[in-house]
Amino acid sequence: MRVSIKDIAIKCSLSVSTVSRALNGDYGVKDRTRSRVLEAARELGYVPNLAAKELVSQKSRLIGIVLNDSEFEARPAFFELLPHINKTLALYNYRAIICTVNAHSYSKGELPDLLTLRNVSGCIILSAFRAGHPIYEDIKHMNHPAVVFESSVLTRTCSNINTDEIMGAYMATRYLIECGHRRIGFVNGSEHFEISRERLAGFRKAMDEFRLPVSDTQIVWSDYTGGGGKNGVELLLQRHPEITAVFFANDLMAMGAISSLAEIGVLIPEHLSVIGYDGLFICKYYNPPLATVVIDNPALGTKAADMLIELINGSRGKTVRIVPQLFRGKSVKQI
Amino acid sequence: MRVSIKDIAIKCSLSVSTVSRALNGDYGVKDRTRSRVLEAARELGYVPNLAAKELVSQKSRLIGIVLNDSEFEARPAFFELLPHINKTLALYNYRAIICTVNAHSYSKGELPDLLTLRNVSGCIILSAFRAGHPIYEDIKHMNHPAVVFESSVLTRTCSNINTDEIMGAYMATRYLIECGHRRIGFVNGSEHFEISRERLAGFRKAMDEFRLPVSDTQIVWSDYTGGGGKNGVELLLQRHPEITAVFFANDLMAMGAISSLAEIGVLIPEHLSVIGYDGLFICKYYNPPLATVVIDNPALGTKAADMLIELINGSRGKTVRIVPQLFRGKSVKQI
DNA sequence: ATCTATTTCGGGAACGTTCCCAATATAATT
DNA sequence: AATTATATTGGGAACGTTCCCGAAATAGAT
Repeated sequence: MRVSIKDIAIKCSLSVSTVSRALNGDYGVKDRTRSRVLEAARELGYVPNLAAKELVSQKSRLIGIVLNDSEFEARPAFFELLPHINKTLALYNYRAIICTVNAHSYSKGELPDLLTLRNVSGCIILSAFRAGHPIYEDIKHMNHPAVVFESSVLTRTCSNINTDEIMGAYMATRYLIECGHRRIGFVNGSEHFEISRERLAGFRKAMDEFRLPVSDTQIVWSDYTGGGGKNGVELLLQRHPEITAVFFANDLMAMGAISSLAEIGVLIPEHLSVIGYDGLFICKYYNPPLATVVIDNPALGTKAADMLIELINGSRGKTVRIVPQLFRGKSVKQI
Repeated sequence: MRVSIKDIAIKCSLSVSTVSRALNGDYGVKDRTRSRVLEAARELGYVPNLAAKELVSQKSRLIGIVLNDSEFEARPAFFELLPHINKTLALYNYRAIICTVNAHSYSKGELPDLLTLRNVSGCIILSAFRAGHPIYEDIKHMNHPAVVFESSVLTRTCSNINTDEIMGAYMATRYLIECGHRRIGFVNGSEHFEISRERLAGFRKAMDEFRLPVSDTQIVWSDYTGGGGKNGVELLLQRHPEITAVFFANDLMAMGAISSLAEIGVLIPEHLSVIGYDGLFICKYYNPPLATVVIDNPALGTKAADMLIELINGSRGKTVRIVPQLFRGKSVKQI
């Protein structure tokens, strides 16, 4: 059997209560006693029993990381967030557990039920769901503290975090303009996601700032997939053959477009300049290296974990936006 | 306060013991009683207290998913494994928690200590570490059951799972040969990883089968990174300008090579055929779509979880190899 | 030295389960 | 009907903590 607080008590000829207080740094135990206890704990190789702690304190120190189990392709970088989230939570003695839900089969109340079943004291919703998806209604009303990504849900017990999407899209568009492009197309993702509207706003902001007219036809709504990028750019070039640069709302669409354009002899960036969004690490090794808006995943992960701890400790929900960076790659031509 | 087994007992005018047995499907409770209990549990919205269960049973039903927190780039597809591992574990009422270690700062005993601290009853080591890394010594001797990826550690309480690497490399090489290539180079990953030796063996096997000579100079040892792919192919082409096809031991190196070759005007597949390994989903959208050996991540994840459950239930460690598939892409030319 | 205030410690209930063993109810046998 | 066998239930300890409250020890004041 593992060594318990009781074994330490016996070894030190103390009561269980005193040992508990000594171990937890509680007030009311003599310095000398405390060091004796700590020493004995170390010698015996004491490891606290988390189940017992949970049981008596009625709190679990367990955090649910919520993933949509089907749409991993949409955001490969989520994986990069995990170590940072986990490391930060560990600092506060929290453990991160994986919770998966399926966006399509989701039924009302599923998330709070899952969190209750898994006995977590808070959660971080990594995956984004379409605006109006029932999960957001659940998040708004459940009593588990939550931090959500890529959605502006904000309640007393729910914070949201994301890249500053408008700024990111603005930076991308502005970069194209600064490279001399004037006739610029935008292949957006699905209109059902919040980020799509924000990225569009950023695109418009940059175009407006440089007094470049934006017609509805130079904006194509797609779906954030590689195939969607292909279709999007085809439609765009059919409508506007005069376009010299395209901003894709994510890297995956940009890549899908580039690889299919190559087949019909359209070279990047010689014939068309392209910039993406997300900063997938693979962009550096794309052919050509893909210009993109880089999301700061380490910062996002660390901050999200911090925000959840704050919520658990009683703070009210808040909104945080992280500043993105530009990677220039080689897919944009100076003209 | 949450509803407990006691509340059900009161509602049904039964003892706590009987309710416990009814809920757990134990033998010795009348059908009528059991259904009354189940009904009451449903009505009251009973959710079992996992901490109490853990405490009394001395088992945690928690599984550690071990990740190397710095080398995520080496294996982006790990993220895809997570939902499958988690779903399978959930079937057996296990929860998956994230455990991160750092390959560089790792000190002996760190993993078993971490697993004890986190109170898990087994673990799945997702990340691969270099052969001889101290973590493998720990894995061999610790008493937590473990399933490791990409390493052949095998003990009574430790199973290993992986793609059939030799077959995968064989399939890739054979595909190049079948497309008419005879002078084929191989850019391998770091010699410190087991998979590198296996992929080399698969390469050799295919070459031998077709009686194609293999000199040491047509094999380059690199490091599985994009930059390493670039350096590797440069060295290779310098030594053997007559080479018409290159097999890279992973997709990342293949991509790094392709994007840098493009800068000096080498076109894929017109001037050089390329095939990778891993089956990153992004291969489909690479320019050109990258031929590769596709690892069956869903199968790997599901099977790994199954294997861990078996170990926990007392089975001895075993070795499992999953069959990979070929994706032909458009980076290999028929000659 | 005595009394009071303060610090330090110990006893024991409680958290929500499981599981062993005893008690009771029911069925089977004579 | 009495006895025995079996099926079903209940009582209560145990798991390892925390925390309240009272007891003991020490320090401070007179």
